[in-house]
Amino acid sequence: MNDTQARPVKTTQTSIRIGRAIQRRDGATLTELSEALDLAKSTVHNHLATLVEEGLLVEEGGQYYIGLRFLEFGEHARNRREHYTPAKLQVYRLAESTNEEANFAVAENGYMYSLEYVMGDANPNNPAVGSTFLSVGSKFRMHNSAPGKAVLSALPTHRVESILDRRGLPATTENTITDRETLLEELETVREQGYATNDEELEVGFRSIAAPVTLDDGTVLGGLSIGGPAYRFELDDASGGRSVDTLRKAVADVEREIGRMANVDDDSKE
Amino acid sequence: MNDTQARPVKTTQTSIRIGRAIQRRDGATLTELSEALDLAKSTVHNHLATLVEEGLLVEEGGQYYIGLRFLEFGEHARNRREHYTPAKLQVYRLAESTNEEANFAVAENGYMYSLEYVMGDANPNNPAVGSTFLSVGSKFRMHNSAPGKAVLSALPTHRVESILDRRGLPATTENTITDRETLLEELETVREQGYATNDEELEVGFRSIAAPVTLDDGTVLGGLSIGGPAYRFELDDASGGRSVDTLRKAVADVEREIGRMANVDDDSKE
DNA sequence: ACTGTAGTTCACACATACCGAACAACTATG
DNA sequence: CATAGTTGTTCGGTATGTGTGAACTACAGT
Repeated sequence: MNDTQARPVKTTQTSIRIGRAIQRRDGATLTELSEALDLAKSTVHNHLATLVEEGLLVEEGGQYYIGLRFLEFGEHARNRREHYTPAKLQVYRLAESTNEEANFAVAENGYMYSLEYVMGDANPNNPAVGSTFLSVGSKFRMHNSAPGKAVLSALPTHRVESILDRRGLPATTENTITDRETLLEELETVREQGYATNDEELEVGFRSIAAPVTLDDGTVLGGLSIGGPAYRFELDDASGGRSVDTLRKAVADVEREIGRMANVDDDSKE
Repeated sequence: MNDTQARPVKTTQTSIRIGRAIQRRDGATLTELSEALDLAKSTVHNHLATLVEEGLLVEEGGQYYIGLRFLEFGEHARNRREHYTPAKLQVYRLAESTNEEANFAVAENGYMYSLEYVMGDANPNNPAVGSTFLSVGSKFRMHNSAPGKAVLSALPTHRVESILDRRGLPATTENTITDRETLLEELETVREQGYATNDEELEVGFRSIAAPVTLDDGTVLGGLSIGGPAYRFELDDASGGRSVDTLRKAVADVEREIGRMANVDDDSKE
């Protein structure tokens, strides 16, 4: 509850700051980092050496890059729960059947992270064709995305409040809901209709719908979504109805599959 | 060249040690970590709090887990070079056409990391069906894997020596090559025949073949491989010949595609 | 050769990471 | 319900190791 800011380990924070800076710049040189972060070159030097030794960074021609060791850890996190598996598989089916973008994302630390993302009609030879810059591992906010709002709608209000306190409601487009009351009201609507929408609130030209995937004990696993360019992806019932039905079926599928897994587990215990 | 171990930042190392321990245990509690790493509880406490704040770890019911922030960084590393894309796509095609496991891995820090891995004949509903415990983000060694040997074969000898110095040649099965001279001789063979083999050297019951993907300037991008259970995946020319041809074509495809990308780049520059 | 830029090494001083003990919050147990 | 045994959190003191800046090396460009 209370972020008591216990006693942050500043040295570790510095290392992380360096990593973040490298990621933001898609590779950086020592002096570049030293200047950007206002640290002595020798300091940055030691951090870099340590992180390279650990495989978290790579040095290539004077430039430092994010290392694949992060991927090792990241995939570990991505596969942490077996329940993720049916949801990730469903993303492929959704993308194929709707020919639009499908996404499964989970909430962590007040943000959403995409665990699986597939572009339905995209030319696989040119991944840049997708309408958003989303991909597996992408972090996005909860208040301005369909999966985010879907997950929020399934959380108790005090948890929602706490997330909004921590992360705020910054606007990314004109449509972004930046008022807390308005958002809470919309979450009520989401609960009623069973799915959340994103009408160009995250990115101009991109719309999507999402529904929460919940477990038997009532907790939320994440949000399943489909979306596409605004010119063809409608949110109203008229043409959007089909998508909503597809999404509903998909969520039901996933939840049924998860239930099946639980039963198998129970059986094996006996 | 010289791993002068400049002046390692011990605090950062401690944080990383904690992360590794958590990963190894698939989640751990504070006291567990404190005992395992021989650190004061308060120390671990501060590190954990810092890492959670940064999103690198998550706390859930007293257990600490690897956070999805790692995935964000990891995917960044995975997509760092555009040249990876055609290789990753080829993995899907290889898996489909051979009905065996296909893999594209690159070398970093003296290890191989899988950037794409697909099980050809696996039931997608049960990923555990694969014969190895490999997956995207998996780290494995260079001396006892086909992609590793393929990449080594394309490196100058002094780089090979340096990698072997750093990482050694530990045995994982009876077949693992643990003698440096033997390995160097085998690399010579690899260069001659154009592909490397792994005859249950990494894991009992698993065989594979791999070839290096090289760029125009002669540098190695990574290794493309196909493999399967030993009872059906043969390495000799008789039945393995087909696989070798398929692999060769696949590598040629990827290299051609990369060349095409380079030309497009040149064009756009003009 | 020379100037400038980038990275590495080193000794010192101050900040701080680590510890330990005491405290708080929960569970289990009689 | 009290008690004992967990596990996690707080806090002050101290030894440690981080961060610094200056001096040094290595290169690239002119």
